[in-house]
Amino acid sequence: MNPVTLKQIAEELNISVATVSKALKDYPDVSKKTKALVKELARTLNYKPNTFAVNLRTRESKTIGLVIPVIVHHFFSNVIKGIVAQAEKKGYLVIILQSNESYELEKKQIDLLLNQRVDGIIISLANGTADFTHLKHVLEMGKPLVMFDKIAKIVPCSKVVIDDRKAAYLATQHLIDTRCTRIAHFRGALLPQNSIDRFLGYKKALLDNGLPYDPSLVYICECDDRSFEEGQENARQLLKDHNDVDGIFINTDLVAIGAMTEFNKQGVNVPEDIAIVGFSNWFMSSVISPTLTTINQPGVQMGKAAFKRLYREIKAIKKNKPIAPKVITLETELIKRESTK
Amino acid sequence: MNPVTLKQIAEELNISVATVSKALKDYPDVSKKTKALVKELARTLNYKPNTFAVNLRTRESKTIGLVIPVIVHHFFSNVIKGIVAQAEKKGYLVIILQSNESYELEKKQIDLLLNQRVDGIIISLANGTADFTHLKHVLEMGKPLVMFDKIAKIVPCSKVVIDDRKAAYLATQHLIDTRCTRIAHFRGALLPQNSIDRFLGYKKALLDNGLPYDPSLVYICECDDRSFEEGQENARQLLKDHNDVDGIFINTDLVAIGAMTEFNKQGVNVPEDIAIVGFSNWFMSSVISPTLTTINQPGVQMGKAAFKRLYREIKAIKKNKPIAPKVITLETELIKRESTK
DNA sequence: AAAAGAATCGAAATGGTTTTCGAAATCACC
DNA sequence: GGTGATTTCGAAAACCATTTCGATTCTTTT
Repeated sequence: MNPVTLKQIAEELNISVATVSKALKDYPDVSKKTKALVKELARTLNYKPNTFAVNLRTRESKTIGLVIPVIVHHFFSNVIKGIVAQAEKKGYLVIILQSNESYELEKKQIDLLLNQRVDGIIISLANGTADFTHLKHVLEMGKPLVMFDKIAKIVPCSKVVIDDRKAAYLATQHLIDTRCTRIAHFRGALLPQNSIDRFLGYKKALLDNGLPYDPSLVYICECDDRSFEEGQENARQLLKDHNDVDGIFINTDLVAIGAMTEFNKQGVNVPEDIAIVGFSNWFMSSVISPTLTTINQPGVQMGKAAFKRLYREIKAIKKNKPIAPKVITLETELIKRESTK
Repeated sequence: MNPVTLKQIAEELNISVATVSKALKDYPDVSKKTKALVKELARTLNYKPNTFAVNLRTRESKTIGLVIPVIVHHFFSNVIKGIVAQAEKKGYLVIILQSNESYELEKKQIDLLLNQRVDGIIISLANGTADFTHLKHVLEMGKPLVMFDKIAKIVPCSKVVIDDRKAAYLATQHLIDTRCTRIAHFRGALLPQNSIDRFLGYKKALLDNGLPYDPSLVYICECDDRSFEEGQENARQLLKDHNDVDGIFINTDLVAIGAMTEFNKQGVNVPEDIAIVGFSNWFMSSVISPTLTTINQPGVQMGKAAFKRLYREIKAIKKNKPIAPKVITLETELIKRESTK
């Protein structure tokens, strides 16, 4: 019922609390005899150090914070999984908060985590975040910060990303290679860096191949919980606006699947009439018909990488050896399936 | 940089630490004058109580633990969202761990959380969990425990569930009402209570309507990350085994969608040849073609209810007014769509 | 003016662990 | 036996906030 303390062990053995503590941690200045006695009794009494006291003393909580825009999302839930798994390996626990794509909430969550005195924070920014003082605040407190996916280049912290621009370039190039000449783009919201980069990759691929860039072929979607419907709506609008588009590079798979559903409904054949490349390699992409060509975005891996980096920085700060921010870029690949020729 | 402490405020104002603490907490034995002074200085210095010290003193962490079989799952990620949101409202943070459907891991996670001295634990059991001593251990430590979805009836703790048996009965009845006479069932793994209950509801509906129960019409799937493929495989097998089945009640939407895909591939029409009812109301169910009739399983609501209950029990235990376990059953509904006539 | 009452404050213990530093005990060696 | 080196241990401070209880001051009443 009442947890065992060092004091109880000490009294039982008629030695001091200090010696018990040191015995359990294998300090060299405790004899083998007493070490054995202490350890034995600790085991039988099922002694577990009081985390609160340890935290207070060591000034660390062996806990990290994670702030993401949405939890119910295939990519983000994969990232969670990666972070939690990796953290557990190193004896860290993860507190998860959801910013709901709101800057205000994000600020509040960061505050909560700092108050909780987590050892570090991993974050993927809300779409609406344009001010970064709350993030700089984290760094000023001497806490490591790692951003992933939706990052802010301006914040001097480590980041885990994929080369969105390159991946988008590859995707668009693939459409061009399969004889598409008029290629549209369904892009994400305006602010997030990855949404911008994917757009730039798309544009560059067009120009590098001597194709004109036509802004009227770029459609925006918020990519929130209405993603599928946004895909349908954009597809509908596209068919109204342009009858000559033969390929689309779409910011994310769910939107792409929405678009494909709409095309299917309207008798537009994929890939014969319009070829489609998605982004993220959601598991449903390999399962619908036609299967969706897409860019693989390795969520679990990104989560693991983010924690690994955070862990290194936590250790570094502990040793007063601050570390320079590092941008870790994970490999992606184009996965060719039936939605392109 | 270095967080402000009560001591610093006290020295600045030439009063004692005790008075500062009491002033900030509006104790009646501090004059309005000093209260104002202290609060003013605390604000300008941006004082935040050291959580570690507060935890140690109050013996609570304002943190709860959550153990779920899988994070990357539409239902569970919805539950996470509900729990995290509700917890935040009450000033609680949530530590999430994944048991990976492994009993061994689940036991370890519980241990981790108890060591961390969380104020309570919410859990959905792994499929393989058949021994419950680790859960009873939580209760013996005087920590409240709430189970949801995959529960163990035998453990005397509060539970948040839906009436799986009734829901399954409704689903099957709906198939019968739409003139299905030979109805198969794709059930979940053998151990989980909800998988058993859904099977029993299916069976009872058949018998109540004078239809024979045929065990060969019941197919098992693990409902792990291969759910979609399991749906396809079971559908394939079903077509081989029986040519007279005209309806299926399927344990979960993703499996159902896999099955529908397979039927579609083989030229079997849904709902004309075979009608299908799924379970859980995954958002894709309303989006595929044909849209899937299903049972709504309110993940976010269940999460919220689970935390609310846990919160009540935490408060009760704090006041030494232990509370009797309660089973909270949330309402579900049959959502009729195109996959049934 | 004295006694009783109320208002205001602070010393100190508490929670449990970690770690420094000094003391005591043991051993080795001449 | 004395000197120095080595083991082995424990007192105590530190981490920081909370809370009890006693002490002091001020106000009121008789």
